[in-house]
Amino acid sequence: MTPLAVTRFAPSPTGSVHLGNARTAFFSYLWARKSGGRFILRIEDTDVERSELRFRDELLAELHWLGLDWDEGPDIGGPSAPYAQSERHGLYAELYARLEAQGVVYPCYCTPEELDLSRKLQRMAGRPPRYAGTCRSLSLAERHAHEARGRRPSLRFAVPCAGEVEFIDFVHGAQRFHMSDIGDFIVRREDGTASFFFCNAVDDAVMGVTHVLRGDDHLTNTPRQLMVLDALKLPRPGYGHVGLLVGADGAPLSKRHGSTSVQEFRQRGFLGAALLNHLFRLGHTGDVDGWLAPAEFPAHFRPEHLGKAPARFEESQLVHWQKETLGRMSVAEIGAWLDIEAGAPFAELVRHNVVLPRDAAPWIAVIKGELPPLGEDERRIIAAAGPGFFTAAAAALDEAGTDSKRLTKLLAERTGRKGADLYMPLRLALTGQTHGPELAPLLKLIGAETARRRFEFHAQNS
RNA sequence: GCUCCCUUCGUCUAGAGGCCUAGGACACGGCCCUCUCAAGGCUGUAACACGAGUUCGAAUCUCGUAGGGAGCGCCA
Repeated sequence: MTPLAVTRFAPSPTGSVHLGNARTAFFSYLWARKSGGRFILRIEDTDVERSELRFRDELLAELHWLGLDWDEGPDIGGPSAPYAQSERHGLYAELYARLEAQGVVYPCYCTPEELDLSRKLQRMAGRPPRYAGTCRSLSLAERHAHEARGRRPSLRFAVPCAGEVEFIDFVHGAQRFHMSDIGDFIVRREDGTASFFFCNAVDDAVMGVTHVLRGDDHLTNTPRQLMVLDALKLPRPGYGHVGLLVGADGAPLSKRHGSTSVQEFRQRGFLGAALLNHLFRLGHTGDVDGWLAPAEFPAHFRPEHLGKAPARFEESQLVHWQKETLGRMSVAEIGAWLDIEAGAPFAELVRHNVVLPRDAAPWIAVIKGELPPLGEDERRIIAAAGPGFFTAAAAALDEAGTDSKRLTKLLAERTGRKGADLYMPLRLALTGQTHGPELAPLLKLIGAETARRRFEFHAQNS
């Protein structure tokens, strides 16, 4: 059995959950569930500009919709409360004081404009754009001078100019970074709020997180966070960086690839279980190929099979899981999902002919609306059957009603047609399409009156 | 520019020196079933980025090349 894992998902409430984030959340959740550990939800809302309360509520709702739940979080509390970083200032203040006492951080009075310029200059000179160290060795007098001018400092971590940071990434293996490649980074912003490098790492450590699962884009950030943790003598969690989720063209998943957020897929009618089944196999291989019910996922999750290569998200693959999921739903569930008042017989009728709720629209038209004009091929089939066929069909309908078995039997006897020659013109006259659900229930729903009208139309017009 | 990461069928992946004439799933094609579609059964097409090296033997190890990506933010 996997050792007890405490994992977390730490989104910032700045919009709907991105598919890539949903995936790392799912994997983290699975790891905790599989090992019997805990899954923590923490809200990283230190960016006051972009964080919004409504996003936070939406986020929780989306996660629940997907089928995830957590053991500690802003809505249910827990031993490490509070779970929103905007409410954890007390802890951070204490830790900043410790860092200051150790002399591993220093106030930086550079303005964003100055920093921007410095970076540009370095770039032009063909050098990596790193903090130049301007404020690293300011005298007390110089600091006072800055303060006197009303400048509020940010707090920077003084990265040693020599040395290495090493860690074992549980998906990439051993990693080593030179400190000389890392510039002094900000741990506290000018407005007093905590920066990502600081609070993200610190909270993981303090909350007892043992396995941090995140996107590849954080791999080179990890040494910075490790330096903060080491300076504070806080325990290092294990880190694992999974390959990013990319679009069909291999570029990072973005708007131009279509839907990218959980919310968008939900609104289009994709099912949570379908999304989960797809995500489960993106950058990860479980020990089964087939569809899994949400409750079955943890048992089949294999953390050692998390992938390092970027995984392409293709909607056609999601469609497969959507069909699988649909196939396992009850008629009542399908009906609710379709969200139309056509009733159970209709849900039963179209369940194998729809992927998304909007696919049901043409069948609603078939049952209670007008048929679209026929295409070239369709007209040929109608013509081949001839007006007599439809006259006979109308007559048979009058005798058999919407009992399609009787109707086709009568029609077969009277026209000598059978098989496709019999059914195709019927289907076409009734639905206007060559494909679709079974004819018998279809006829029942269409009703004798409409069916008669459609037969008569072709009796006169073909 | 510097540092780091990645590269097996169209897609997701299995593969940790011989078990690989590279396996599975999805997608696609064919056949069967069937009024059609779907489902189901059978079946087919299809990949180790490239080049050196190590080795009796490399998809697997090493180096290089190419391509893709990330970080170098008072975003997370």
